[in-house]
Amino acid sequence: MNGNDSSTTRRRSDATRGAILLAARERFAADGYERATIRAIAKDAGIDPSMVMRYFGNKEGLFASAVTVDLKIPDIGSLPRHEVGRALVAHFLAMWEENEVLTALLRVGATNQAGAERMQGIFRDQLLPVALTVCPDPEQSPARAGLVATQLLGLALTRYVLRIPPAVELSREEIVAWLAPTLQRYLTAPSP
Amino acid sequence: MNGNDSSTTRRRSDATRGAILLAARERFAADGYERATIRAIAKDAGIDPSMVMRYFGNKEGLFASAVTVDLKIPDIGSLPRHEVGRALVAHFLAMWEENEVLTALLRVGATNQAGAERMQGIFRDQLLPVALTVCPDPEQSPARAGLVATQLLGLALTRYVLRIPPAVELSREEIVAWLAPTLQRYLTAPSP
DNA sequence: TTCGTAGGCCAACAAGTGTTGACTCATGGC
DNA sequence: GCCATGAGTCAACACTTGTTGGCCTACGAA
Repeated sequence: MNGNDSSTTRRRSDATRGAILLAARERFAADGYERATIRAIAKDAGIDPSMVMRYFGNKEGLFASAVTVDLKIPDIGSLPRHEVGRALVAHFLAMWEENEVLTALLRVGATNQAGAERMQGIFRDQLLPVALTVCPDPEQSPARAGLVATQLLGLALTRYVLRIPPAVELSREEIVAWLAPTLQRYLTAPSP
Repeated sequence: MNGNDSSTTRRRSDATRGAILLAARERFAADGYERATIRAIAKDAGIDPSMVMRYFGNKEGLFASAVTVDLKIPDIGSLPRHEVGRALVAHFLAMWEENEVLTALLRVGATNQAGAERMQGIFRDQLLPVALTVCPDPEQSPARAGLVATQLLGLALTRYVLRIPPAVELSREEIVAWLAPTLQRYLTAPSP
């Protein structure tokens, strides 16, 4: 239980721990919370289901440890203001395609209360601040950030979860070209 | 087994059948496919779980019978073309708030293959035709309809499923005002 | 070499799932 | 009034789930 030297010493268990987290992310992303069983995750990781409990306490703890999201939104403040929409779509698209955690969170959030709350937290802590620095009137920032969320999450939903064919077949460039003006308007245009 | 006079004769069982379907829709909408158990649905309907099997065969059959969506999109062709975006948002918003089936389908579609396919079918059979009559170039209709779907489903997701606060607090009028130009552009503006 | 301990497996539990078949009760046409 | 038939209940099945506790094993410090 001595974790004081965790940064230098590499315990043998760290490898399995990592394998469990990796398998958990894949399963949550592919199946959602309920159908991602601990037994299936353990089998993917090549260990016994009871190991999962030893390391993460219970299934909720596993989810909490496996699904942590850092959107890594770049410093929008340094961009010319009219480029913000384009930068945001491009960044989200890249994040989403390299990182299955986002799909996992979206799938889980749709049927699981804890997942939905996690998503609300990410919105509040990571997307809202962007709107606060970009929007002309800070009072309107939450509503504008909410609008941005509807478009970005809707893209992710139709493309990566529901897989509606035309949304899947659009190229990255096309998506950026179509959505950038939408986000730009939601963030900076005067209220309609 | 004589169903030839089903339109005139009202069998006694029709009441329970209806109660089961109603309860099923509520449960699917609130919990998604896995957590909406047949036992819970039966209890809500005030009957025995085995009745559900008798009437609908199995859980899949129940879902198929309970969740059928008719978007009832009005005749868009008769509108002035620049009003299409506004009409579409307003109609979807109304449909979504009066009909829990849509939320059920969205929740289920996020974690269930059959649910996702159902949603693809609705897109293909009910939304795509609108784009085909409205878009200038029919070749581009699928992509444009897909873009419309990203925005409309994203709104539903953030507002009715994830319940991200600013998306919940927007009034219907604000949503229409903000989203109408987006849909209008996706449907009729020249490709960017 | 010894031995405490961390890492791991096995078998089982209790609860909950979809699903089935036998049984009871009412009801309406003859 | 009789009785076939539809409506409904009950108890159980086979299985899966998260979770637990006991046991074995290998390693690294003493």
